[in-house]
Amino acid sequence: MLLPVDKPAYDAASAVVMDTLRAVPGAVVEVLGWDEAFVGVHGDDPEAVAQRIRADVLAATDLHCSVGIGDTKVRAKIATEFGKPRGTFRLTRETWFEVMGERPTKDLWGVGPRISQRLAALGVTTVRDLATAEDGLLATEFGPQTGPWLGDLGRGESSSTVDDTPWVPRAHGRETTYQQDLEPEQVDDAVRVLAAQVVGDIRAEGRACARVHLKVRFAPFFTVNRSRKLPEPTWEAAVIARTASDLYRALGDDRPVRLLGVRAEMVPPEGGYEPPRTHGRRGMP
DNA sequence: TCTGGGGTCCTAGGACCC
DNA sequence: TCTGGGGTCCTAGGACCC
Repeated sequence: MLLPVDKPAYDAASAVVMDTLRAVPGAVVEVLGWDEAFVGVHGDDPEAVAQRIRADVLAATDLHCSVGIGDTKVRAKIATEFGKPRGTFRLTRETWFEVMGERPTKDLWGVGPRISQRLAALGVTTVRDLATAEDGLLATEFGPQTGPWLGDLGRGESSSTVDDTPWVPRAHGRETTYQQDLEPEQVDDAVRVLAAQVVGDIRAEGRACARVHLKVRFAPFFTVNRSRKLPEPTWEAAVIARTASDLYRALGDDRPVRLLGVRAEMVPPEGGYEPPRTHGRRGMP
């Protein structure tokens, strides 16, 4: 049983937390999600700053948090895990291998089950193995960007620059898992519902839809994604719905549908997006 | 593991053009 | 006519995170 999420309440609580962080003297705040942020601070007593942050957040919201201190964003992020619950942990170049060296690569931020499995196939199972693996080997297996980035991850190396430029969303989507599988004839209607929700989201954003993505999970639990760039950007739910329906029909698969998703990739903002300063997922150095 | 929802980014292949 | 290389766009798919 899952409970519905009260998004407005979470948004409000998150805003209070972030404002509390921004009130820390000299702090630069890079928001990572509802409940997580990098706080960039210069100074010689990071533990004191961490203490203050936890006290201020508790006072403002009644919420406890943990703080990771690090000399890179990767180390700070991972340190947070060791700080939980309700504590502080410091992880630096000096202590990295002592703390992380013998741990599985899966414990790294950005290494999931799949990559850790592929690494294991190369004989790389621990963080130390990854740190000392040859770039060439990693690049061959994971590509010229991802390979070397993984090596850096193994060493805890990453940028330490905290960037408070507000995040500009790329897309908004809605998806639903149906309590009862849909028959093909029901898909058009369902897609219209999702398209209408998506248009509400992009209207709030003030940017039109340039590309439509359709996600279909069939009852046997396999999923396909299809997308199509529109001839011209649109605000019309009907255009988005029709495009999604076309993509569905083009699959030529009439098995029952468990999930449908419609996503609108938006026109880039005036001046385009920030030049990528990260590799990998959002917020990842 | 038994699977909800909202996101991002990377890689690779084919089409197309110069 | 044939061949080759490089760049860009589009799309599919994979992987990861909160």
